[in-house]
Amino acid sequence: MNYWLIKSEPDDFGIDDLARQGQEPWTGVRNYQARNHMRDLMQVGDQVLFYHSNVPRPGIVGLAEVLTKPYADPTQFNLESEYFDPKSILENPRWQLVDMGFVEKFPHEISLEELKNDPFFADMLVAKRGQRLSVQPVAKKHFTEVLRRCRT
DNA sequence: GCCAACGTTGGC
DNA sequence: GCCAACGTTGGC
Repeated sequence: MNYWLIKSEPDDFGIDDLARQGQEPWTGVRNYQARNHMRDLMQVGDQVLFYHSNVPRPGIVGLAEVLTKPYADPTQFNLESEYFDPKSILENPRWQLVDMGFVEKFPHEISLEELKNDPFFADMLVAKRGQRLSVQPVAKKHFTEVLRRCRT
């Protein structure tokens, strides 16, 4: 079992949208490192912290899980999509994704500010300065502590 | 809206 | 393969 964190702008797709959909193909990731995490390392059942970015108070707001194995992101071939990638070819798709499933919306969010101010989270990627990776691994100890705080 | 940090592109 | 220029992310 691996643990992850995914960032999303709630204006675009937030935890409430995931709750409503139940399941969502995680389209639009166009960073190789983030893609590699989904394509090479994610397993069905992995637990995923859901993070809201680009809001007044960014932070972790809920829990998702990996529902599928990786497959080609269909938006890369869709001319109408903002994620269309003219350099990707059908026979060898450049971008892969997994489906995320809704697990829960936390009763208490944990803000980026709180993570940054707590030495326990000092080496958590999302709390590090300049860290923009939208799909990132989370250590089990950090995952467990986030859950404990968000659920109480 | 500013801009620091980081990733990607492409000329050489 | 270096690195300058450019584009994007995302906190503030």
